[in-house]
This record gives sequence, structure tokens and C-alpha cells, in this order.
Amino acid sequence: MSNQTQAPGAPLRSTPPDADDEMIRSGRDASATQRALVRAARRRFATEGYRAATVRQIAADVGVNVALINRYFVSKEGLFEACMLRTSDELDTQNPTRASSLDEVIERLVAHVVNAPDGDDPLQLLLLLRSSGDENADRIRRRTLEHFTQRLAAAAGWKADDPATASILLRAQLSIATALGVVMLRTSAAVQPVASAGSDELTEPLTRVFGVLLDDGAR
Amino acid sequence: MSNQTQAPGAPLRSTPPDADDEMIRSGRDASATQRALVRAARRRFATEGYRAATVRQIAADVGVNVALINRYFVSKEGLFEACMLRTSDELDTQNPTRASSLDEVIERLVAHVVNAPDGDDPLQLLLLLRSSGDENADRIRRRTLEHFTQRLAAAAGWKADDPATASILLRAQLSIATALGVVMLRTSAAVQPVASAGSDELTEPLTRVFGVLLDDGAR
DNA sequence: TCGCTATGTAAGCAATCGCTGACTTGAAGA
DNA sequence: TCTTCAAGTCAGCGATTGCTTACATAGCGA
Repeated sequence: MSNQTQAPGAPLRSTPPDADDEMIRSGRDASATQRALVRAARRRFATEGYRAATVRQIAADVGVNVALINRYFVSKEGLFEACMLRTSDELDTQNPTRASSLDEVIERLVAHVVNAPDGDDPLQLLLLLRSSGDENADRIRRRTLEHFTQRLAAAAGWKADDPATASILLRAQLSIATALGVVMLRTSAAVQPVASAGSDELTEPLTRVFGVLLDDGAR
Repeated sequence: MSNQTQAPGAPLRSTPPDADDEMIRSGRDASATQRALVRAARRRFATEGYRAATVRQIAADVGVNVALINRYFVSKEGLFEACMLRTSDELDTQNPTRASSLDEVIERLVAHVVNAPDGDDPLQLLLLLRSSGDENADRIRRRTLEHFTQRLAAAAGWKADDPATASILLRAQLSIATALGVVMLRTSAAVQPVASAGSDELTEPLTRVFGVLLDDGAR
């Protein structure tokens, strides 16, 4: 009888363990291996949490030896930090700028939530919730969330000298919290009926919620 | 140099490690010890996650030997299951019945979110998000969330033969997801400004969000 | 073809995990 | 006072964790 009941489980989703972003990993390509490791690690961290995800499993997902993780990222925390940085970058480039209209911002936020549990977007959002316990990686995580908050607030009509700035910042962050909560219930918790709800069912109420927080809230 | 960077840390919050619900643990009281263990475990599980929380630390919080956990709860999973059951019970008895008005229900939900990070209410909500990987405990968790959803939907004007039942159920669950997301950001992630926001700042936007989801949504 | 360097592997160490069995202690009943 | 049993402790086990060291090999320039 084993004393460790949580099974590491098979590779996540349908992606073969040795597939990189574009082609089959042929080995002997350091940067491709690093990208594949970050990709696999982000899935494991986002779905299972920092502590439960093991470096051996992540390396196995990629089809590579465990020691490479320490060679390329120094430590497990270093790998988590790399995941956070990549997520931060991608969220920054993917999402609307200050020039966008509020409707487009809301539409984009809804899309992030709805496109779950497949795709990488929700996983990125989910990763923002996971704490590694490492001070450095967690500071990046916190800063990414706060930066995301400011961009959302700016897109919602934020002005630096507006006396209602604090209120708008708070409402933007409540929107993000809502998105994170829904993604969490849809992917990790797998709670019905929200886990199996389709885009047509989720879009309308989520749009209204974000509208109340970001549009009406600006007054 | 250690290879385990995550420090277990000191006992959480200001509660002395050997304090039970009412009096100082005098030992030789099995049921009191069990309650104290569940109490400490729920804090650790909710704040650090299932995997990161260790039975040794939980036992140390109570001031008791680790072996008692296995004696009373068979395994770590058994302890987690006990936490889930107690949380499920308390949520059931604490929250409004079907006879309550919608305003009261919303007010209660807002109170759950606002009273963070102190108090046990948010911790109970947070625990609902944590997966142990154990099938039994996770089934209890899922069922508790779905039961909570139905109660909230019923309080929002749910009728069994209403053609909009599915929509109301979904909106109730989105409300819960929102509450969980905000609690998560306030306690675990400690993201500003929502982490340090006061009751007066949170009550109004949250009430409006829940109102949109539960009141307007019923049509 | 030789040799050097980057890329990856194999094996194992120290620490920590959950858990177990044998032991000690306290208190109530006869 | 003596017996008895529940309540709690102690020491250590097997497994797993992150990580390190020593070694193997592919690819490229000379």
C-alpha cells in the first residue's frame, strides 16, 4: 500500500510529450528545449499548483532529463519565475492598449474566460493565482496582476488626476478577480454547470458584470 | 544550502498554537483535540494549498504529536475531508434559507468576501477552491459548491419549472466564482489595492455585481 | 580526421514527506 | 491501591522531493 495517494497522472491534454510550439523536438536545440520546458511547466503549475507539480514530471512531459531544468533555470523556482515572466509578457502584448475602446477591452476579457479549459489563455490567468512561496517569483506575480489592473483601468477611462482613480483601479481589479474565479471554477474545480457552460451562455452575463464594474463604475 | 526554499513559517495569524475554540487545550480530550486539528488544518489548507500544507506543521499548530492525525483521521486526505465536511456544514447553517429576501442574500455574500483576511468565513470559501487530488474529498468539495449554487439560486427566485432555471443557476455560480476570486486575491495573492480595500470600498461595487447577476438576471 | 564545446544523460545524495508500530502517561472504576 | 484503557508520544520506515556531480554524445571549425 502506498503512502502517497496523489497520482502524478498522464501527460496533460492531447499534446504529445515531445511536441514544441512548431515542430518535433529534435534535441540539441537549447532554446527550443527551454521553451518546451516553460510550456509544460506552465500547464503543470497552473493546473496542479506549484508544490504539487514536480520537476521530474515536467521534464517527462517534454521528454528530457530532469537535470536540464536545473541547468537552464537553476532551480524549480527559477522555472516558475520564467513561466511568470513569459505569461506577463504575453498578457502585455496580447491585450488591448490604452487606445482601445472599453467595449473591445471587455470583449477581450470575456474571451479570456470563455476559452476554457482548452487553450493557453485561461492557463495564463490561472497561473497568476498560484503562489510558489518564493519571494522573487511571487513579487513578479503580484506586479503582473497590478500592472494588468492598471492597463484595464486605463482602458476603462482612467485619468491620472481623476479623483475617482482609486475607485476605478479597485473596480478593474474586481473584474480581474471575477475572471480568475470563473476560470478557476471552470478548469480546476470542474464545477457544474459553469464548467461545461458554452460561450453563448457565459458571454452575456460576464459582459454585463464587467460593464457594471468598468463602465457604470467610471460614472 | 538547503534545496527546499519554501519555509514552513511561523503559526498563522495571532492565534496561539494550543488554543481551541473556547479554552486552552488541557489535553486528554479527544474531541476537542480533533476539533482543534480540523481548525488548524483548514487554515493551512486554505492559505497554503493541500500539498504545501504538512501534517507535521498542522500538528505543531495545535501543539500535539503528528501521529494523532493518522489516529483520528486515518490519513492526510481524511483530515482534508473532515475540513470539507465541516466547512460544508457551517456554510449550510450560516447562510440564508429559501425564505430570505434577495437583498439579504446578497448582503450576506458580500459580508463573506469583505471580512477578509481575518476571520474564518473567507478561509472556508477559499478551501472550496483547493483540490486535494483525492477523489472522495474532491467530490465533497464539488458537491458543496453545487449545493451552495442551488441555495443561492433558490434565494434569488428560482422556481423548479421556470424555463430560465438553467440561466439562474449559472448566474448564481458566477456570483460564487466572483466571490471566490476576490477572496483569493485578497488573502492568498495579497494584490493591491483590493487586498487592503476596506468594507466601505468593496460593499458598493460587489453589491451591484451580485445584483446584476442575481436580480436583473432573473428578469 | 581531430578536438573542443554545447547539449543532454545517468546515478545518487540529503532532506522531507506521510505514515506506522511500540511505548508512555493520565484518569476513571472496582 | 490496583487494574484498565483511552489519549498521546517517540523513533523510525519507505517513498518522493529538488538538486548535484560525473559522464556520454552530437555537431562544428580547423
